[in-house]
Amino acid sequence: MSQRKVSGDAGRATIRDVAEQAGVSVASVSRVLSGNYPVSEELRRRVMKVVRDLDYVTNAHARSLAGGGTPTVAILMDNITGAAFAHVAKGVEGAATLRGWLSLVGTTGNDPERELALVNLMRQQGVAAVVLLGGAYDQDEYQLRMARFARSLDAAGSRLVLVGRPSLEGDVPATTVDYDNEGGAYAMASHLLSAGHREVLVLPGHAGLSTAQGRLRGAQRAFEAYGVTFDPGMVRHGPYDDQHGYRAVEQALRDGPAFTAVLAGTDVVAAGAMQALRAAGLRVPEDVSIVGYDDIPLASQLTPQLTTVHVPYEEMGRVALRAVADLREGGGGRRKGIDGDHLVLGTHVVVRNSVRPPTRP
Amino acid sequence: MSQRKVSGDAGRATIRDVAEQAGVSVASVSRVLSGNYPVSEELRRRVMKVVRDLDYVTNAHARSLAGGGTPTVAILMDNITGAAFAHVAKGVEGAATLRGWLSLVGTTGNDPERELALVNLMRQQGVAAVVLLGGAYDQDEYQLRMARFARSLDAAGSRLVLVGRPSLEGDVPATTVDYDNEGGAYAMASHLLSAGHREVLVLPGHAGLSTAQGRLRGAQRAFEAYGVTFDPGMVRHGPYDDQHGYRAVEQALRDGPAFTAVLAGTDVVAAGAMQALRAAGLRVPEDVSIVGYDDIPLASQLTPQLTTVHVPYEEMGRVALRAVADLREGGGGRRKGIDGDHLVLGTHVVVRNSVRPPTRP
DNA sequence: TTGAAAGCGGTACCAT
DNA sequence: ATGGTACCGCTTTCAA
Repeated sequence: MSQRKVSGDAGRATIRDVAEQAGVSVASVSRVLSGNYPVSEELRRRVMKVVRDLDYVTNAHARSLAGGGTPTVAILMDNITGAAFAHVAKGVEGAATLRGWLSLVGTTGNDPERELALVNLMRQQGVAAVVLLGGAYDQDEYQLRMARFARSLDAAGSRLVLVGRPSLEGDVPATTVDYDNEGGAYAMASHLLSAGHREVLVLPGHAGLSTAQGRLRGAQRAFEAYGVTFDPGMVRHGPYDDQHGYRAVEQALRDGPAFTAVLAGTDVVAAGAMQALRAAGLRVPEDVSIVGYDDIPLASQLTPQLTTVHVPYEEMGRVALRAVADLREGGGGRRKGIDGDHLVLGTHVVVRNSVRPPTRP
Repeated sequence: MSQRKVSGDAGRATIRDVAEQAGVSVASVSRVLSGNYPVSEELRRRVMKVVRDLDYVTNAHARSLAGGGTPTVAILMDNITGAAFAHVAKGVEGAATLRGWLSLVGTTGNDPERELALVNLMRQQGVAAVVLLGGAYDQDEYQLRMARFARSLDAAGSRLVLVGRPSLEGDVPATTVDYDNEGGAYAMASHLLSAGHREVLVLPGHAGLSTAQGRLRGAQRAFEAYGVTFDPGMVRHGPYDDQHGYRAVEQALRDGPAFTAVLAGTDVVAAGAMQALRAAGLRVPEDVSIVGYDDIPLASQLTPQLTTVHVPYEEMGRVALRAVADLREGGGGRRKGIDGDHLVLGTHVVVRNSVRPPTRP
């Protein structure tokens, strides 16, 4: 906890060093560096020369303290190696950098305590916004928890942004950037149904996860729309990973029920399902069709390339950052009684080669 | 005009607010919060109650300025969505969090100017270390550039850490964490050769990229060791992406040369190569064998699962952070027998199902 | 044990 | 156009 000054730290030049060496006042140096105030060409050159000589950079902490400072966004996610999250992070980071903002990243490992600790840590950093990525469990508790985060952050002049998570009910100062999750699943299931599939194995994800629930609902609605009875017995819940896809298919192949297509909750799950099918000597899509969700690069790297639902992850990240940036600039006095904007982006089916009409023997 | 002028609403609560409301001095509050100084139980309780009431968190910038502060690592990489990089980042971030450190992330988009700007930005932040990920181009300039970064950072009490990049020559204050890149390629090529392959299409990566060069060298050495002439005409340089793998194979299939195996520079390139082979009606591995490099999750999601070289990316990240943390704490007394400046981790071949002896008609 | 006060490195307002 | 200087919020002597 106690951080002593480290050896070389004494060597870092300060604005006073620069002022002295250039024979000017600190105020002048500050002006030259900020560039937001008229300064004589002569002074500017004198100062800049010393700055280069000393390899001086301003101390960001001091600057923040004094009022200025670089706005910073914090991106908190479950796991940075998840392709979908990584794309959102890229969108946020890219948009942040474009505006000269900084990005902090933290991973929660799906641990509520770590999430709380990180939110507080970010609050200490005085970040302009905290972006939370990914689906959520436990709706009731989630709502309470996030509302608390939102207010806490808001009191510190920061903004909570929920990306790909349920938006908050009531009068809570937060921004939500979402995608048409259920609609995407509806379209994807419809695609399968219109190809003639009726017995489809559904692997929506974890039963308690918000995104999984939405995808399942979308699929159900599609079945209804097609006048096909949706059989709950065809659903297998589990994590968004390839192992789950593999096991679920392997087991269904062994113990039934019979199916002609797999509707996977994510592309990664679809990849696992594909492996299991192959291992059983089945061809995709000749014998069984598969579709995924997310449209991460993996989808087009598989053979056959996966028909899936495109989710604009990177764009969501960009949009999220833009939203807080706008709020920050335009903001000012009007943030009373606003229950947080709620932006939702569209999804669409990307047809590739993993679906064929069922061939009944 | 909103009339919300409730206590402390004019921004976030400061240590003075807490002190006042608790009827104690700011010094006492500071002591209670830092916890590194004896304090009466009574005082502690009084202060903590107010802290909770006000939902107070210390201002990290002020704390840093005053000498305390959370150590922060900056991770700079080309692109956060690259699986290999993401795993290194995960390792760094995880190890950092474990120690209560913070992680900043920046992406350079392979632009030297952005890299420079980011290094300076991180220097402003007073980060404990700047971790640079990924291969490097242009050896001579690279050496100069990095040496400059290293010294600049060092003068500010920060440490430059190069991960998966060439180490620096001469007496430069930097730490390198690397893996046995050439050795991995040597082993991988040997695997192919020992299976009987002699005509192998080599897709090492960009000609100027350090990792690509190492992988190519490793392959060449393996050919020599097997007494097989290495034909430069079998090499196709290009980026580490699936498109390059696809095009290179497609073109070789059309215009020659003939080959029975593909030695790809990364798993992603291998994925592209596999697609091209399939598109041409060739089977993997019956007609053509393929091997990759990196062992990212994709390798085992492909069909057939890819035989590849495992690189301990996440561990490298952990090791990198540990190295700087040790350096920071140890200050003078470092662990004996360990050269903390250049660490290199091992690689090994992971045999899966993408290789078979060649079948010559 | 607790309090008062001197910085830490900048910024910006007030003079000149 | 410059210089002087009072803060920003916190940590850490130095006294009491």
